[in-house]
Amino acid sequence: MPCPLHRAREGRGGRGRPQRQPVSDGPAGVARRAVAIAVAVRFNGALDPAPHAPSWPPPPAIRHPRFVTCIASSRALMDDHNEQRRIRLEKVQQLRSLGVNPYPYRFEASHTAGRLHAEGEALIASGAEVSLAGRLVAVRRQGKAAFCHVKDAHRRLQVYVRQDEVGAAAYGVFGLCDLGDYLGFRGAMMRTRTGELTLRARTVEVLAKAVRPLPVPKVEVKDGHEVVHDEVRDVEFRYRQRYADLALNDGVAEVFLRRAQVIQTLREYLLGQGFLEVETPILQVLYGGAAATPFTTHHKALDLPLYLRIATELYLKRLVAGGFDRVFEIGKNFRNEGIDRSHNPEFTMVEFYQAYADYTDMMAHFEAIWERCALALHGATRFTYQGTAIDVAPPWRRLTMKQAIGDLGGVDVDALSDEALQRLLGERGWEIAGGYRRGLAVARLFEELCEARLIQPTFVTDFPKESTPLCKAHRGDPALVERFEPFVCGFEVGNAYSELNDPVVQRELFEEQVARRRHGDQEAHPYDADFLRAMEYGMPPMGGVGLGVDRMVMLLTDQYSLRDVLFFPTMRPEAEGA
RNA sequence: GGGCCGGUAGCUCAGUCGGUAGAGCAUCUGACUUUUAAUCAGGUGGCCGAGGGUUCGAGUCCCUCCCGGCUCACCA
Repeated sequence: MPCPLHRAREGRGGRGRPQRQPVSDGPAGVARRAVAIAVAVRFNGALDPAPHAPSWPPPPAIRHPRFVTCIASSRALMDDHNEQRRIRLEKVQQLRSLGVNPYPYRFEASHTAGRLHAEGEALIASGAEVSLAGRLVAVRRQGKAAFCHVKDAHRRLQVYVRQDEVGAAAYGVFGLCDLGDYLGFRGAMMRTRTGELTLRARTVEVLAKAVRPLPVPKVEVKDGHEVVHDEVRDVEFRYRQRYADLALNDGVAEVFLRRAQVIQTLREYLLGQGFLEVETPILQVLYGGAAATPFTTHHKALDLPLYLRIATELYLKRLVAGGFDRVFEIGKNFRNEGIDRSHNPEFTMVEFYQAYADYTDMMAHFEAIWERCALALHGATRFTYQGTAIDVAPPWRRLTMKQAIGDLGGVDVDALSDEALQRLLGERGWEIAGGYRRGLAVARLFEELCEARLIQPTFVTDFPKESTPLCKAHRGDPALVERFEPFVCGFEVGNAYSELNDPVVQRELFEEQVARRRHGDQEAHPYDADFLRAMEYGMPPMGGVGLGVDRMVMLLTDQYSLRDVLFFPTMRPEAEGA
């Protein structure tokens, strides 16, 4: 079943500064000023999109004031006469005047920086020529020679460039290079006097000139470990300009590499268990599978209102009815809700469904996935999250919801009358959308009293039947359903059921949901007649799971906020450009 | 949406009691062919988030708004 949530944020971008006096007054000042002017003219002429842009009818959204602001600011970008950018644009022009293309087409790199580090000794011994492409992230110039660091795929390698080896012309070109530029080198590996593995360049070439200053932090190696100075920390900057954040902060890139590892581990596990990976519609005529407010959109040709899915559940179950006994989908869900450190409007969830299984089988899968992902990242089932030691080794603790409320909340639900329960909720200001029902009150009590206190991995089982319209009744208690939610570090990280497959009961539950909606529960489930039809043809018993991928990654990588495991968290547009 | 905190140079940050906007790094000029936060010397660079107000005078005080963070509410 459906599940978890997520969210994120960003940073603001600096804009350009007013134009200042071009160029310095050195001997070449005048000539350079002329070049600067030519550059400015060409640049503006080529890039200013405004006045002559084709005027196709803009989509309505573009008329939103915020978008107008964005367009205005992107024009400001073109008019930006920020000194550092201007100087770099001049350098682009200078390269061209030297016959150098600042944006050539390709470069053959024989090695990555990582491989050069790994094979350093052998390469030094053989004296073989190697080539490397990457981004300039540090330069120490000393007249006719320079040391620099080049980064590719988040690994740094020192490169030594000497005028007498690369030639005066190429050295001059190198002199026009700035931090952030992409360069290609050929040469042989060596070790410097201080012992650092270094590529001694025989050739240098520009692969792509950067025209905006990249705020590369300085890296000091002290007592064997790296100390980073002047690192860009502004979170708004980092979230909005993730491309820069990733290029600058290796720790950030590392988090996303780990995210990819988690998803790969997850996929391999499910494939290994015989699940088929499938894709189902994101654009849906009717949403369902979770209690949430959907995003709406519209198909023009069909003149059809559509929803972005809030869960994959209902389509995956249709596939099981179609004979695919084990299916899973890893994909984005969209929920039109608030944003905080554990919620983003779009988030990644994996759902999987297994015919002839129940929710206890799903617990085993759930534990296995978390265990394998923890092992993949940490080599152990233990890790720490924000200072707290967590161990995801199976089996996880199991608590029924009533036990949880009793043990963690100190409330004996069965001893409370409906009146007492309502009074308790009323005192705390905990309202039930769509009107009081005992089961919903119990579930609310659990959320308020227990969730945040479930630190070590725990399955909370046996929810009140009113908590969902898609789950099968508990085989031992008709007031309950066979549902569990796993909690880690106080976060709900999934949701699972013994799936309801009785079409008569399903119809009744849908009807109840419709009634609740009429009474004010905006998130009540819509009536899905097609899903019901699929069930009427016969749907095998099955267990189903929804697992929040972003939250799992966040916990396994010790990130405080979901935004830190999303490349581009949802944010308001920048008020001013960048 | 409420509360609290923040927005000053490309980056990281100072800025007292309301009195001419600062530092380090980056950038520019010069020196330097094994440096590594390279070093040395000299420069440039600010709509102090935006708009109003108070004041002789506002980065600083007041109001409104924008963007962000935390938190509460909402919400799986």
